[in-house]
Amino acid sequence: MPSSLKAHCLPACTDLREVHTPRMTAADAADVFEKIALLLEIKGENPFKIRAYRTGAEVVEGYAGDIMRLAAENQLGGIKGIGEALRDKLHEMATTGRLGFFEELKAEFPPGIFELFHIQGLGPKGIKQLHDELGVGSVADLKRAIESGAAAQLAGFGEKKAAKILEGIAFRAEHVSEYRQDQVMPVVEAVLGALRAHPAVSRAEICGSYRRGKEVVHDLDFLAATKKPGEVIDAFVALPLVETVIAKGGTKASVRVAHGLQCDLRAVESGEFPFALNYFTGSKEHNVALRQRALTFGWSLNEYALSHAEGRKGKAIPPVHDEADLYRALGLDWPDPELRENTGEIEAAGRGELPRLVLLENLRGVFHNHTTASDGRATLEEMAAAAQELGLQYLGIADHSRSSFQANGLDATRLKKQIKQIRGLNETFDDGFRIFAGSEVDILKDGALDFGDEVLAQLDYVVASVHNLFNLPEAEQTKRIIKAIENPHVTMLGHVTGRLLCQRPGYAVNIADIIDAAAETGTIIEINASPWRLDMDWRWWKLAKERGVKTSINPDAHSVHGLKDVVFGVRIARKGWLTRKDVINCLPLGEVETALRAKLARQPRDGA
DNA sequence: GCCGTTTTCGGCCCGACTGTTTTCAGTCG
Repeated sequence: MPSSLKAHCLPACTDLREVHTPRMTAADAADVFEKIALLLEIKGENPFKIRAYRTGAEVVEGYAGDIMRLAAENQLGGIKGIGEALRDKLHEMATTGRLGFFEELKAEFPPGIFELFHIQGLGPKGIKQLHDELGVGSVADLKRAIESGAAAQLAGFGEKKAAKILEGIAFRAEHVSEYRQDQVMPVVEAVLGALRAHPAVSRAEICGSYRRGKEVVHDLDFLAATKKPGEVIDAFVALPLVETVIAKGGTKASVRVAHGLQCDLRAVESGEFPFALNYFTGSKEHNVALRQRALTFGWSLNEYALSHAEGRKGKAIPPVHDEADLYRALGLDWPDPELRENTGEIEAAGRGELPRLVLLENLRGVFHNHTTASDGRATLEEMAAAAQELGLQYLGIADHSRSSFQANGLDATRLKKQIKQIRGLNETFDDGFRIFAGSEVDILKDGALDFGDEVLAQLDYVVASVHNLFNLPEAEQTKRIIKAIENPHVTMLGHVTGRLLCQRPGYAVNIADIIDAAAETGTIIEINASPWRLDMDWRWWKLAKERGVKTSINPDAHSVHGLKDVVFGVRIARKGWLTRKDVINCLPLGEVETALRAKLARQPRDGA
């Protein structure tokens, strides 16, 4: 099936998309609207005007179609959220590649002002106050203002608030050189595409933590096999997306692209390629273990070759043409790059017991998606059409529940109406496609759920998530979540820690206890595939799998494009050693319903 | 700035927590 899913899996939102084309893309335009909203906030503009820009950004970003082409041709009309003013601004951006209004607005503030919005605990009012009264225009300024004690003197500021902001700065500093997968994926595709198209390149690959499927990366490591390294290096540093060249030699170069992302290229001879690919893919720990293993054969392994170790009698070295040959020579099956963290994969490879990791094309459907009924950008019908277009057999809707006011959460009445709408829509699909009616139910402070059992019982499945009270002590937060898990109607647990990568740590929670509770109750734990979350983290999945916990790779889509975020979730599942058997949305339509009901089915019946 | 319409302007998403206050503003979801 979804070969179409694979083909469509370009990321939906990418801060680095400008690398593809010098013209403004929809993502660029959305970014401009978002930045306008931020600056208007500082200026204390009408909050509804600010919201209009923000809504405009979401609409542009989530639009199913080439909105920039429509804008260029003056064909934008009847799009909800895009009125006259935004339509004109989109037209200007689409035709000129810039927006005068934004340029002028931006000129009123120092360029570093945007960073300040990434600091937890600091909002537009605080930024305005700091800017106006202390001239703070960057994170560095902010740090100085707090450390000198000046910030705490401002009206409405105090020691505690200053300390909290300082914590926010520290967290941000620690993660500022990290990039999410959705940010770097377009760069990887652009650079690999260019390298592979180069006539002197026979093979090219991405290595490093990106190839290993890490949730964030610090830089990108490319490798090319060529007989003319100089030519390839020259072509690499001359790529249009390159902003600055950090270093350039005969066989390697380092450059920076948009947002300071560093990209390294190493050019090797074809015969060295498998060794270099293996070496630069890592991890360091995996490499150390491999080299130790090579030594037991009397061989030495480095980034260029497998050779006889000095002073050792070794067996003859078999020919190595690719990575699989290298592992075979060492008596190992080829481990998928995601597994190479030296957490048991070498032993498993030696025993021939490596898992057959789940693939994107194994997915048959997706749960946990939002529509315009709560905070999604697409209607139920549009989401269903998009899922069918991707070749999926089913789509699970799970809009927010009423306590998530900010997300326009549904109350019981609206939810019941939506269930009815879904049942009606299901009657209209002639190819057996199915929408499952669900809800992303808020877990309340005491672990109770936002809907009563009689409402939950009408749903096909329930995702329970924490959306508030992030600061509860770990024990209390854990207890709260476990209580929700113990509700027989809760099919799966949403984003376990609530983290936002590079921006905010998750809330304090005992994940091992939660895994235990999920195992005992038969509750699924989602892999939230949003590139911002990738939660539950891959480091926990081996344990969860051992305990028999299943997952659902959930895009948490808020638009039709968001459905494709499953590509990121699959990478995390693979990194957690999961196979298609561990992932319920790999089940065909005929079987997934049983899986959704499995937990309820094991509950003792009244009077039984 | 958008929407809906009573075609000309009023309404637009709510609640809780935190820290600073002493009755509330800012931030977050």
